[in-house]
Formats: sequence, C-alpha cells, structure tokens
Amino acid sequence: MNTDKHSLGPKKEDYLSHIAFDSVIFGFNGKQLKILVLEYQNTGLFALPGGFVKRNESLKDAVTKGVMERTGIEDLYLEQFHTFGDLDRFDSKAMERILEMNGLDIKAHEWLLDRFISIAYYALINFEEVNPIPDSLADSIEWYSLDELPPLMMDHEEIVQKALETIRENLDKKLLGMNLLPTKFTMKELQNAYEKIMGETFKRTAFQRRMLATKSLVRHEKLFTGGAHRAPYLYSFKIK
Amino acid sequence: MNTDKHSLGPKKEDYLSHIAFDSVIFGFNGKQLKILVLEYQNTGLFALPGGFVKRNESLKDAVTKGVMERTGIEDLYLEQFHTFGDLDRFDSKAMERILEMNGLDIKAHEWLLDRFISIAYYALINFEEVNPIPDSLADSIEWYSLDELPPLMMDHEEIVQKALETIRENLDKKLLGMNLLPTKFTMKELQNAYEKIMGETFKRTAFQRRMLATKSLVRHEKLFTGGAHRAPYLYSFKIK
DNA sequence: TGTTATTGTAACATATTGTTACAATAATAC
DNA sequence: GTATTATTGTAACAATATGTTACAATAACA
Repeated sequence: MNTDKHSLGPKKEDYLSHIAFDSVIFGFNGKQLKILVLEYQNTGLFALPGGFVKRNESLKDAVTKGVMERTGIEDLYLEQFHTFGDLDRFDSKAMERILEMNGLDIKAHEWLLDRFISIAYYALINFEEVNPIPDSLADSIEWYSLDELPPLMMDHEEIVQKALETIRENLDKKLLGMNLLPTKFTMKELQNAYEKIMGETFKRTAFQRRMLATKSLVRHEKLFTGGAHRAPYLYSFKIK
Repeated sequence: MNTDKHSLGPKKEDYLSHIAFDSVIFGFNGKQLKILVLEYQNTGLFALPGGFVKRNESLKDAVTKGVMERTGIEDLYLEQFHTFGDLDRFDSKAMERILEMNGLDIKAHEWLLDRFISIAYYALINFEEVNPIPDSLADSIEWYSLDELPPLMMDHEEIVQKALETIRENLDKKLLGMNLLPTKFTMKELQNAYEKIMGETFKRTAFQRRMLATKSLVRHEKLFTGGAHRAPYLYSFKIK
C-alpha cells in the first residue's frame, strides 16, 4: 500500500482504459448488516471501493488485489454480479476533484476523466474479523448500515441496490462459500444473517428445520454464553 | 448494414477501447433449442455475434443495436449475464485473420488486436419467426444445436456454457419477457421449451398444474391441428 | 430446588409436488 | 351414426415440504 500522498497515481500505460470495477462488501457480525464505504480526502465524496484493471492481469485478479489494497481486507470471496455501462454513470468532475485533493496532476491523469464501464462485485464477510484500512486516496473507510448510507457518488447507490437484489436471490447457494459468519456459529446467528439480508423475519422452528434439512451444516459442541437458559449448539458449513 | 467488403472497419476514435460484447441468442421452435453462430469470411472461424461499444452510446444500446446489425434480428430482449476478463481470452491472431480476410487494413485497426474484456448477453427467441442475415464480415449465420456446435473461437464456448447455466437458474422469472414462444402456445410447447432448456423431462400433469398455478397464463381458444384427439387450449403470458 | 429464558424437537395442520387414473374430446375408419 | 385412437384436462390420492403450536430439556442464578 502506498501512503505518500503526493506519489504518482495510476499510470495510463499500465491500465486498460475505460474499464473500472467496484465492490459492495457486506459485513455482518451476527446482528447487524453493513456495507463498506470510502470517503475521499477533503472532497465529501463517498464511494464504493473500486479500481482499475492492469493490462497484464485478469479482471478477477485485478478485483481481488484492488479491493485488498483499498480496504486492507484479504481473502475476500468476491462474486461478480453486473456490469454498469450507462452514458451518464461517470462523473468526470468528481474524479477531477479527487485527483486535485490528492495532489495528483490532472493532465497526467486525464485518462481517468474519460468514460468508464464498471464491473461490479459483492462479498459477504464477518465485519468483526476484519480491520479495514483506507488507502492513500481515502480519508476514511467505514461500515455503514444500509439505511444510514451517506449519499454515494456516481451510480454507486444503484450498484448497492443491484447487489442486494442479487444476494437475496442467491443466498441459499452462496452463503456457504462466503465468510459471513464465524467458522462456528449458532442457529440464531445464521437466522439473523438470513433475516438481515432478506429483510424479513422467519419462524424459528421452521427455519431451523429447513437449515438442518439442507444437510450442509455440521453440528459441534454447545456454546455456553453464561445465559440462564439451554445452551445452543454450534454449527459450521460442510465443505463440499 | 454495410455490404461493401472493402469499406472501412470500426474506427478507433469512435469506440471505447478494450471493451467488447458478445451475445448468446437461443432459438426455439416448439421442439428444438439452438443458438446463433457466425462464420467469418474464409477463415473457418466461428463466433458468437458480438461487437464494440461506441463512445457516445450506452452499453445496453450498443448491444441492442450491435446484435441487430450483425444478425438482422430486431426487438431482441437481451439480458446481461456475465463479463469475461481473463488474460488469455483474447486471441489477436484470430482477429488479425478476420481483418485480413475482409480486406481491412491491419495497421488502421491495430486497436482491435489489443486485449478486450467482453460483457455477455443472452436472448431467447422463436427461431421460426426471424430470418437472421449475416453482416459484411461474416460468411454465414446459422442456427446450431447445442450438441452440434462447431468449435467456437476464443472463449466463446465458455460463454455459451455460462449462458446456459444462467438461463436455467432464471427460467421461471425470465420466460415471460422473452419471445421464445409464439404469442399463443399450447401447454405441450411450453413444456418442450422447459425441457430443452433445462435438459430434463417433466411429468405432464404436474407441469401443467404448476404452470397454471403461477397465474401468469391466460387461456384462449382451442387449437385444432387435425390430430385425432382432444384439442389443446392455447395460452399466452399475462403482461404485468 | 425453584425460576427464568432460550433451544431442540415432536406433533399436527396446511400447502406443494409427485403419481395414477380416468373422463373429455377431435379426427378418422367403418 | 358408432367405434377407435391419441392426446388433453382434471380429479384423487400419496409423498414431501413448510407453517404452527406445544412442550420438554437445558444453563445460570436466586
């Protein structure tokens, strides 16, 4: 990671022009669902963690590495969900402001002011297990609840909406591979995850039976929290 | 459409570099499922209908117009499903050959030999209701059964596979908007469509009940085909 | 040894899907 | 007309899956 504010930004000749990526990183801690948002230096601009694709790396590698560099989070399982290519999606004024506030030469980075098409990815992680670190362009990187998001730049709010739709459609299939929950978790935590993501509540008994019927959970020892009640079992996902 | 073989190809300054699109157009006639494949002039190269994005048009418009120009098919409902960005997906030798065989100057079209990321779309239509016309770069445009596809250039076979997977996951949701079947169709035709796309068979009675239970079908008059048996009703999709 | 809160499951009701059976035809042959 | 044939529409029952209610099995603590 680069921490020198006045160092050179991305060089035109190293990157594919017109191509960007953005990521919607959902974080969950057993109770709350949030997403990760960057705030750019002295601009008041909020954005999803994103970046560009180097000429000599695959799209997938660019996204994995790029998100890691911008957030400090490693081993994210990122899933591509849509590519955004409207004419009005790119805001060169915002980009110019970001360059300016970071002491980057506009002329040398003119290619960044051109039109970009963005390939969007999402990830689900347990936000208590990671410690996001903003990169040199950003002032801060913070977890925001979906109902308390700051206004996001360009079409990033639309990207978040589309990510949510996609994740809701694929939750049953995708939850296993994602690191949304700790390795071992209780049925209540799993249900909380489902409820926060789907935006609806489920009956405890039916939910428990449905999950156990999938045969994708392994039951472990009980978890003694100190509460005056029967202790819940811990579960983990079967790796298949 | 341009039919002059020696006319100028796409001009670098009009297009976004590094960005392409490809389409998997599924055709169905009540019995068979096929996809549309182009063969390039004197190259023996087979490819999905694709193209590039102009600087002043949205990705969606580029795809809609581009597919129309390459196939002659209008009013396609195209659905984006994945963006392909591996390093080895682009084959500049193949592109060079296509330019050469079409009498296009390599130097003037050098930008086409560079790396491209491709956004892929699929469509479902009734192939008896359209008459595909190859554009000036292609020798022919033909419907091919999935099990009789010619070897496709670059990563186009992977693109077809991914399209099939996507369509199978979303058939219930997407069949309405797609023009896969004629406006009015019998339950048997609908079942055939499902079976060909899903690659499995369904029990007639359960299928019929399930479809009627969706409440998205309107029943019309009976269809008298001349067969010595009870005539089936015709149905159409409810527009909602 | 009660009391309390929460979890795991059984039991039953309801809804969905799978399977079998059969009546209702269109066309045709007689 | 009447019998024959192939196919369609639906009912009836069985097997699964899901929704709902009830209740016993606990951990911790008073």
